[in-house]
Amino acid sequence: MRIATWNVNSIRARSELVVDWLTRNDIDVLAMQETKCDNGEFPSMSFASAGYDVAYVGSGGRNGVAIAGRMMLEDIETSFPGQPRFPDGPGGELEARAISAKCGPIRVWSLYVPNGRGVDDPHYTYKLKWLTALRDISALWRVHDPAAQVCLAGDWNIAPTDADVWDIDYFADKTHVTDAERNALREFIDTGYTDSAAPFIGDKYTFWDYTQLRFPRNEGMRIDYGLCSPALDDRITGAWVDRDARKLTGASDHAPVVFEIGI
DNA sequence: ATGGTCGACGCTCGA
Repeated sequence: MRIATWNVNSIRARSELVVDWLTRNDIDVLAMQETKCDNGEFPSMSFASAGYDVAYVGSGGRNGVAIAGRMMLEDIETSFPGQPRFPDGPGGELEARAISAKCGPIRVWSLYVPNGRGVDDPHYTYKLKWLTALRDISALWRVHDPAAQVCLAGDWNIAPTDADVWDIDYFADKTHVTDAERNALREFIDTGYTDSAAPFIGDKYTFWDYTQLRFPRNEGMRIDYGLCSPALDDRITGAWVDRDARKLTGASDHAPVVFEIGI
């Protein structure tokens, strides 16, 4: 079985490309981020024609997350309990950054962690708060059902180590590599989740900025991954980044990450 | 050249 995560950067702009990729690579479940697609405009038929059920949540042309699966997606959640709003408070928007479905025995989450923008930006505070709230509920799931197979997949907008960015000096004053962000990520690991793809992927990147010839120069970041609960981590037999998908004409600025799951 | 490119609710912003 294959589960993948991919920040598609607009599903309307490249639904055909994504569905073709799913079919060509024999993917069973795909967690998508940045669909940039309002509910009602999601290209469900493109997925259905290829044999995929979809769950999606969107708000205007910003953010947006979705899951496609060859099985019927069950128990869909379009946010997580306690998910913070932006701006903070009841007047803020519950952004479309988390969706979940039971895909057979596996509970898959498609997560689009807030970017943070800059370390002095309110969005950065929001990012940390969002991660803390997700960690809290994720820890509760672990306690509630220790045997559950859960994958927290998505665009985490955090490079776990210095090896996961092309030049750590470039990021000296930027988000994605700060101690606070990495500590927030480490708390998921402490809770019992594993960055299961990391040993297979090494320091390969999953994102390259469109600008400044970042891709041809391989100046990227590893910010897309899936944190797996122990019962699911036990089943992971491999993982890979499809760098070729980033080369295509009209490609997303992120490459998909694929998990190979055994019996 | 402190920008180089994308996608969107586009004459600007977020990534």
